[in-house]
Amino acid sequence: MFRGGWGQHSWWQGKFRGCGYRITLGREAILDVLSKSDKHLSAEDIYTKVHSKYPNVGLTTVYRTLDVLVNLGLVFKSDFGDKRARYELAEGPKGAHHHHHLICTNCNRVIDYTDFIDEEIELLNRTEKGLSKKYNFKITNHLIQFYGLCSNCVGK
Amino acid sequence: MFRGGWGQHSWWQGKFRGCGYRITLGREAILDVLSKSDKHLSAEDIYTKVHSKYPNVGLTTVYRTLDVLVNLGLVFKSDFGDKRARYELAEGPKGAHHHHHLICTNCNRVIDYTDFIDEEIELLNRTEKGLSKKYNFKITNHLIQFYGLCSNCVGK
DNA sequence: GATACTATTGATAATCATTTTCATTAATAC
DNA sequence: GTATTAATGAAAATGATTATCAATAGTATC
Repeated sequence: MFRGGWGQHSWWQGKFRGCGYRITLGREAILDVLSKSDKHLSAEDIYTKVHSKYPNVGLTTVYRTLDVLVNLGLVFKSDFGDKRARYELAEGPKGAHHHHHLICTNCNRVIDYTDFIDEEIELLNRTEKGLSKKYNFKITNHLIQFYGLCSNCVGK
Repeated sequence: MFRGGWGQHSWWQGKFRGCGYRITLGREAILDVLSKSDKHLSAEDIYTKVHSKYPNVGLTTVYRTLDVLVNLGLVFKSDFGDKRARYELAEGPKGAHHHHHLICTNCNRVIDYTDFIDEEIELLNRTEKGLSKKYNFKITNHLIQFYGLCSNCVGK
């Protein structure tokens, strides 16, 4: 079978195979779209991009693959207040670049910020440790979002 | 018109009237349910409780009222990963008691915690200030959630 | 209290992202 | 190559939330 231009051993394939998942054309295409975008894509966004190049990859497969990717921890799924879920790569070939979100409640614009992250992460780690112990919770992830009005909407 | 047992001038009515909203039986009943629960109720939960006492209050009204309450800032709307939105009073007669959430990704159990809150809030305030300036954003709200496995699910 | 004005309401239908179903196809181990 | 079984697409189903619209009920004014 023809393999696009991704090379036989992309960074994610190890983790993928290790968990018993098969490598398929559709999955490669979906991961390719995700890794080439720095936006927060909806399932439909991804479907449109993938489908234009590989018309035999359906929307269902996009949803299913995203689900697998989220479970593997390769992709983050977020909710920004419009109805659709948004997906973004958790870690790329270059490793994770962690960020948090700033969301406009009027126009739904989303800004990624990495400022202040270090301080935040440090506090989060401490908090996580405390919460884990007190509530006997195994914490695997966190979410921090700020809501408000962006520069375009604040004057309205 | 008969007014349940709520008294003519509940704590929220001022804010409500001030914004030009009318006081209706349905709205009183919905606010009563919210203020008597410390859980994270779905629209359907609230509908069930209200409807059992006032059968002529419909689900549509519950959604509409919750929408108003969220816009007024009287109620917080959150998403814990199951499909339905959850609602909880932002401030009660006794004033706000701010908390954050700890969510089990397996069984969707939600724990409110208030520990560590002070430290978190302080950092958040600093971060908010910095972000506001840098991105010219008027921040009105924030969300912090930790995800993981609760004590029941961690062994599974 | 009666009247006029308009917000609010309930029942129903519509919306729309996401899931299920199920027969077919294709990746992998041998 | 063959067998095994995961993965797939098309279409239908799901289910929370919204829109529609005629009927009802708060509120201000007299």
